[in-house]
Amino acid sequence: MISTDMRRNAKNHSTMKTDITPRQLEIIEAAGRLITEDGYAMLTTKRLAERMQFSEAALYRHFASKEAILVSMIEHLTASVKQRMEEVARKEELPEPRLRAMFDSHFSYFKAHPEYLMAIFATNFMESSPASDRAIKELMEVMRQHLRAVVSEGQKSGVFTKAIPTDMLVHIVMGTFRLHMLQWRISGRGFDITRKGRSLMDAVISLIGTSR
Amino acid sequence: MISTDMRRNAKNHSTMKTDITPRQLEIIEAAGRLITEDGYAMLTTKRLAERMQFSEAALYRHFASKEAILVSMIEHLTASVKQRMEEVARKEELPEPRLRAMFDSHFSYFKAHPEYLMAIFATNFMESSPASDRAIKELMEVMRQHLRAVVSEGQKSGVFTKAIPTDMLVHIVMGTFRLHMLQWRISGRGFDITRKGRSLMDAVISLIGTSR
DNA sequence: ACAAAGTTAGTGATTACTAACTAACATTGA
DNA sequence: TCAATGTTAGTTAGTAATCACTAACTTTGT
Repeated sequence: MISTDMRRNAKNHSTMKTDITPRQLEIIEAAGRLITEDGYAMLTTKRLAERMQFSEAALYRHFASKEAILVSMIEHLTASVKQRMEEVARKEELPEPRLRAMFDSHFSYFKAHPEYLMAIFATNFMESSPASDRAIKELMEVMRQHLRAVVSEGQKSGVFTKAIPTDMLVHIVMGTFRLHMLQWRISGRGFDITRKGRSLMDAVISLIGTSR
Repeated sequence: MISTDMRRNAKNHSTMKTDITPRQLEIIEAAGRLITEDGYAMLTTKRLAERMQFSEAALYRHFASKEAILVSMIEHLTASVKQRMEEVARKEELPEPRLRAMFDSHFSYFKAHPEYLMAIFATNFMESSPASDRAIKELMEVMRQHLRAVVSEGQKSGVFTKAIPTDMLVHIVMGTFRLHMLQWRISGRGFDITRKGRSLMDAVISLIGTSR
């Protein structure tokens, strides 16, 4: 299956394989759940197979390696980010409400799929694995690009300050978002990510805004 | 040695063991270097012993376990943060220059000791190890408290905005700092952390400032 | 004399992964 | 129509390699 099922996603210009069988998706989700529950070090093929209620060897009917599972997982998240951010861009015209909607989308997505949370704090588990390394960098870059587009537009239209370079504003917004996600994870998802997240992003937006 | 050398640090009110033999410090540094070079997964007792130019068993003359090495390492960094932040507080009276000096201190420290960089992005390797988990939380908390003190003072004296709660300002500043460190790490320390860091923190400070 | 700091040679446990086999289902061609 | 053939997705029973760690012994410095 692995060799015959390696078709490319037609709409994707790059070499990324976005296609995934339903069974592969199940495995990815189970893997993500194991990581967020017990940490990356506790993601072993044995435990993952147990979760899937099949043998370890069955894992290798669906993925070439453990690393491939992780890469596939990150790419799946990246695809979701792309899709959701494009949808938001279609629905919200103005920079400020669009920025809010972008983060709202992230909050509700991770609330529904906490198994992908760890991908945000990766860069630590990528270790000695160039493939997942690349996948994670790609994910960060995609998020950054979408953020940059809104911020830049907001600066042009005068709702965000021009006194600070676009990339720095993006950095500040992204850093705030990431720390928020980290604290949600550390707290064991012990607070409402959307409520707290909204007021936090409101604060950032008011800081970089010109109207105040 | 391990049992006889477990004296407490007199000036430390908590139960933290800050004392460390010179040889233990060497081991901690070597471990940190291995992690920042090749990732946490590549920190094995075998490789660490190789780096130290002695046998694996020799490691256990200095530490009770691999976990103890990590905990010791994080506690060492925490002690450094405390000491440096107190020194900065002594030297710089006003909130704004003190905030700048705090980050300058971090930048030059990590430039000189990149082996401790990974401790900032931990929370991923703490996994299934309650002791290092606690140590990392303590480190984050110490940094947060020192930041909070300056920001709060700045708000009182009117140089930082009162329109946003202290903790949110702290969050934004800390998030920006952490992302900066992460990008420095990802880039393979490929840029001047101080130069870029200063202009970044200048941007944040101008945003949360009232003078404009 | 003696403790601190090293050595060698192992331990059992766990790791990701593989070989060989099979039941169920799908496709094909006379 | 239906047997031949192939594919998919599972199984059991391993593999070599690596992991953190230990027991017993030796060297070294004061």
